[in-house]
Amino acid sequence: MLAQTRSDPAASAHDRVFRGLRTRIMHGDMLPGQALTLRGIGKEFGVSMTPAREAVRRLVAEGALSMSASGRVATPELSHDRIEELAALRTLIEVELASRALPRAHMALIERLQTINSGLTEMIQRQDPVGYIRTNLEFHRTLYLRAQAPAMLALTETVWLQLGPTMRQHYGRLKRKALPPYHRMIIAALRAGDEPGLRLAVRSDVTQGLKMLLS
Amino acid sequence: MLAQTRSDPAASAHDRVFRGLRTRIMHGDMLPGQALTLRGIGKEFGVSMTPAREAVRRLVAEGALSMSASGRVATPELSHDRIEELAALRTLIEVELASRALPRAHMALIERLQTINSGLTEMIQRQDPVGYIRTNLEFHRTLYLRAQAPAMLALTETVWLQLGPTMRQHYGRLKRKALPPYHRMIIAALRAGDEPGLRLAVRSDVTQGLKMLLS
DNA sequence: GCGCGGGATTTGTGATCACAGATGAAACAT
DNA sequence: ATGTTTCATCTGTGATCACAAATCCCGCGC
Repeated sequence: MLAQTRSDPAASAHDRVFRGLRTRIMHGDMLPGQALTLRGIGKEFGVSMTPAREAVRRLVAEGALSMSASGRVATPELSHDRIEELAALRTLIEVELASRALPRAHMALIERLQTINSGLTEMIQRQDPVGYIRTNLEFHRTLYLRAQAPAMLALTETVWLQLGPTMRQHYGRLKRKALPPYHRMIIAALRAGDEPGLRLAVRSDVTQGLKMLLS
Repeated sequence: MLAQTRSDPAASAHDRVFRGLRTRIMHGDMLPGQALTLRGIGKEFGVSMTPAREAVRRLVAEGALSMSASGRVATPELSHDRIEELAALRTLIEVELASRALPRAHMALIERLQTINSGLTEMIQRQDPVGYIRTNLEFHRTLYLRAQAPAMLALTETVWLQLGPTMRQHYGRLKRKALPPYHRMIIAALRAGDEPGLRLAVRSDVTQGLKMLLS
């Protein structure tokens, strides 16, 4: 077993490959335009072409990978318009998810969010873009899980997935010094039970990330 | 070629299968819980198991089909909560799409919508649930295409897809007599350039459909 | 009549293979 | 030196096969 990414070893081959690639793409392990081959993926995960192909198909279906007319597979290079649209979708759905999570947010959740947020500071100090993206998504996912809306969360993750390589490209090159301010604002709004404030904070957080991507 | 559904014959085998199944599911050709087998699909489309499996994987990834632990595939049976969540997603995204389409909606579009809408009346008279669902989706898609937001439209279609079998089940049994009123309201709001009215009309249209599904 | 084994059959999984088209690099001509 | 052609190689596609697990069905026992 060449690349067993500490996940369920009982899972089927194509599922291991799928999850492995998906995590890598969403967390920004790959740059936009990076090419992949079925045989290469198969060798990396110790499987044949068949499960590699199935995993790639699923990822293409989710927009995590793009496929040329000849069947060549690569991480997508997004246009400006597409980035804006995906950010608008993030705003739309994530504001709703946060709003639904608010009445269910108790102290333990808020403390967990603060812990994750301090982990984010560490990633900035380490200048670790992949760790930063992963921890940032963990912050959002932890909050949204409380919304008890699996279909919405799944759709949001689809959008994150599509933005993964692009986010990596931009977070990789600019040297961040400070934590984005809106996470604190989200936590404060949760603590205060302030729904309009929470909606605004989430919207601002996503928008600020978008501006960074378009700069 | 056993089932060439008048689509691009140059497309690859798995794509033909994928599109064929996807259309059938979205338009309500199948009831919830209906089982499928890879060999059966392959025979129906005149291909081997390999492209059938790839098509199924894509559809499972989109939530159009559900897969048991043993790999068995069937159309999903949605819980009440899931239906409500999907309807909320429809509202969120479709209101946004309609709003974005509004400034671009000219007379030709409005006339096309009216033509589609009268086709809908015909489907009701014929008591043709599949035709009704297909035409209804065509109405919405025609409007949303104007929004120039492909990622949003794609996500909306994913939601339609998940609701397809459930919609069929309910539209199949209750005998509709009249056209739902909100399509006319959508057209009127488009004509008047009334954005708040359009948002309300789309929201009402989706909500009314939801109530029908939960009754 | 009803529940329960047990074997035949169905079904999904993943590896392998032949094939066609795309890709890329080297050799040639200008 | 540059552009073009040609050929070896790479890559995705789809069919087939062996295998294991799940499912189904028939008959037995109660």
